[in-house]
Amino acid sequence: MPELPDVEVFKRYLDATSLHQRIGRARVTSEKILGRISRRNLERRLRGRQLRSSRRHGKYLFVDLDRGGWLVLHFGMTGFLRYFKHEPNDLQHVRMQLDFANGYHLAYVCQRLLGLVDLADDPEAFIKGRELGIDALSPQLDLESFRRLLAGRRGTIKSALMNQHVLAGIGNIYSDEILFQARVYPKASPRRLGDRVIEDLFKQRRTALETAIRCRVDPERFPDSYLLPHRDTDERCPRCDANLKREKISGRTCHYCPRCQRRR
DNA sequence: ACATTGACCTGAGAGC
DNA sequence: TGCTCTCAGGTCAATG
Repeated sequence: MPELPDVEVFKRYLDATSLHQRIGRARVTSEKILGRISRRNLERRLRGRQLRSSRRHGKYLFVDLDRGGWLVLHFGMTGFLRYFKHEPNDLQHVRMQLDFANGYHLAYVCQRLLGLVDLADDPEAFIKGRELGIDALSPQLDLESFRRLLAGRRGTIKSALMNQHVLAGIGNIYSDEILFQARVYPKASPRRLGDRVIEDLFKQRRTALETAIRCRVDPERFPDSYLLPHRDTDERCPRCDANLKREKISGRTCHYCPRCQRRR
């Protein structure tokens, strides 16, 4: 689930539900998701605090704690947040929970334990430490820098788009979507793409990510012209009706239209 | 230095 | 029913 658009939706959810309330208690229920910090330390550092604001960079969410420090959340393949008063019966795999003074709770849920919960002094330093690239929706990212980022890359355009050191936030689903919208063959070499194609990719990156956010990443709300609602259902291209192709590229299952996205 | 592969986890679904 | 196998939108360390 959690690529940039998903994490942006989580951010808005957290902002709408969980800011400016005192945390009565924090509970870590699986240590496997923790980064450098210990369970005891994290629970102690969260108790009595409030969440002031949040920031997203790529697939990471940073939450500002009053009296210092940032809670770092990454959602792996299966993570999400849930805010509730009474825990739903069907809610499994809660790995951390904040109990607010108002009687509500915020759960960090992560079935496959590939996510991360940590504490950082400063998001900028954290981003630097992980060597993350510029956020894929950053207003600072202009066409020229996008071109430069792709310029010297070997390998496929798909893996360049998914590389978090190049651009932060795009994963398997949205790299497929961007390539589909721009009609680019996923195994094309970034070095051989023409200026017009790079420009298309640059534009579609923004449009596709923003569209996904606007649709709250709900496949039912996506425009029918998008790949996402078709990739795991009818597997037909919404543009030309060809059967979509599935192929492992750089270790991930890629979906694309063999007719619209031809090798050039 | 860069790109690709396998390991890390758990659970759902397919096939037998 | 129950077993085994494969696969899943993440990253990182090890390998080529």
